[in-house]
Order: sequence, then C-alpha cells, then structure tokens
Amino acid sequence: MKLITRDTDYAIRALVFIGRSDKAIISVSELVRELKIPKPFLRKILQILNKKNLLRSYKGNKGGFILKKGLEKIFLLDLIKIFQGSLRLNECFLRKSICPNIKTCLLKKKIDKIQKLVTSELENIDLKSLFEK
Amino acid sequence: MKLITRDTDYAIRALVFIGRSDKAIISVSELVRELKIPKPFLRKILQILNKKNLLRSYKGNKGGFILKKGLEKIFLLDLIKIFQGSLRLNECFLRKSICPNIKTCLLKKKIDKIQKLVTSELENIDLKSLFEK
DNA sequence: GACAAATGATACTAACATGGTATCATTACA
DNA sequence: TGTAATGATACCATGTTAGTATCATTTGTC
Repeated sequence: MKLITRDTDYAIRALVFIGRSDKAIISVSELVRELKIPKPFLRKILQILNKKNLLRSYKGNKGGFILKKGLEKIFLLDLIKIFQGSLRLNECFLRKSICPNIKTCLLKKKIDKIQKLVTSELENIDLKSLFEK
Repeated sequence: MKLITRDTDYAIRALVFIGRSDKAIISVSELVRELKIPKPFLRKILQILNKKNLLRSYKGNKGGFILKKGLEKIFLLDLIKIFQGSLRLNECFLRKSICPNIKTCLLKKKIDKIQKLVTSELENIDLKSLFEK
C-alpha cells in the first residue's frame, strides 16, 4: 500500500523546486533537468496543478510556471486529494443488502478512526516544512 | 487509497463467522451461503489462511475448516500482511543517484511517522473486538 | 467399493489503476 | 516569423486486484 503515488511525489518535488528557486518563471524543461522526471508526464502534472490553482502558467516562448501561493500554504493532503482522490480508507465491500449492520459495523468505525489520524497528520504537513528543519 | 483490500475483508468475515459458529467444522459452501462471497475466490482465501496457520482444514466429505487460534489472537495487521504484503507507506520513488538526501529526506521521515501510527493501531485490533462492543 | 462432497494445487483471465507517451493546437517573446 | 513554451486530449504499457476454471486428492456414507 502506498500513501503517496508517483504523481503526487513528483508534484511535491516540482512545487518545492519552483518555490525555492529565485527565478521568476520556471519551465518544464528546467524542472526536467533538475529533477529527472519524464518530461511529458511532468507536463501533465503541472497542467493539473495549474488547473487546481496551485500554479500559474505562462504560455509562449520563455513561458513556464510560478507558484500561486507560498509553499507554507500547500499541504500534503491537498496534493493527495488532487492526484489520488479524497482519502477514504474505510470503504466497505459488502453491499447494504448483504451486511445488515453497515451502520454499526465496528470494522468500519475502527478504520474510520485510523483515517482521521492519518488525515490530521497529512493536513498539517506543508511543503515548506519538507526542507526546513 | 484502500487500507484493506477485498481479500483481507473477506478473510476477516470468514474467520469471524467460523469463530462465532458453534458448529465444529465449517465448509466453504456454508460460508458462501452466509456471506455471499464468490465461492472459488473464497476457497482460495481459505487455502491461504490454512497455509498461514490461521485455519486448519479437513479434506473429504463433511470436511471444512476450523480456527487454529482464537479470534482474540488474530489481529488486523496479521491479515493485511498475509494478503497485502507488509505495510510500507514510506517507499521513495527517486533513486539514490538522483535524490542525494535520501537518508535525511524529511518527507520520508514524516510518512514514516504516519506509518508507525497506523501500524500501532492495526496491530491492536483483534477480530474478537469487531463484534463485541 | 462407489459415490458425493469436500479441500489442494495451480493456471488462467478480466477489469481497473498507475505511470507514462504522443500529437496537434495555441501562445508569445525575440 | 521562428522557436520554445503551455493546453488539450487521446493513447498505451504494465502491474495489481479480483475472480475463474480445472483437475487431483481425500474421506464420510451407503
């Protein structure tokens, strides 16, 4: 089981690189040189981040991306939601018709508790904290 | 992201049913009637549980399975390990040659902490606790 | 002993998710 | 006007999950 998939991971690294750079605009080509991520894949990821309002893009020659908000305002949970869908650890496999106690199912409740734990951790990790001790 | 896959889920339900039954031996056919799980799939799951020493099997007519240890001694983490491999939330995607700070990577450390949290929860949930308030 | 009903072993398959490519259109700086 | 960038979108490869199919073996019951 993975908590973070590859696209989320790449997104983190790209955002952190952009945020820490002193250049105004960073292009995908530049990111690829630094981060060794396949270019078309990274492009796709940045396009998504652009649509989700974490980046702003500039088209045309000398174009690229800038952060739309500070790294300290971007949280791991945001990125996981974007690339992996909302965190729902507690989905039940048995339909209501089969499992009569879906409302009271203790397994569901216990997993729900774990999910709350994980979520509360992830929503407090911002990207800035990933490179500052 | 799923914390528990379908085979783990089915295994839980089958084990709990066997453990709560007052019959001596439970066959797959019986379980299928009660739990509405596809028979060949459930057979495969029980064969694995047998090999992993959670069940003991009896072949032949009137055969079936019994628990090899009490439900209070079977923990969620055991089953997750059997069907989903060991829980490793913190695997890193970038090779050492690319990511120089693999040893000090803060992301890895933070996810490691979450993994410890989740593990310590899962290893304390036994199957008996799933139907006793 | 024969039959039926069970598990053991194992190979196969279908569907979905993940990780990535490829291509063409559009934009904008120099 | 050329070139280097992003936008949009369709496609593809691989792995994992979920499930089937089949044949062999065992064992209780008549």
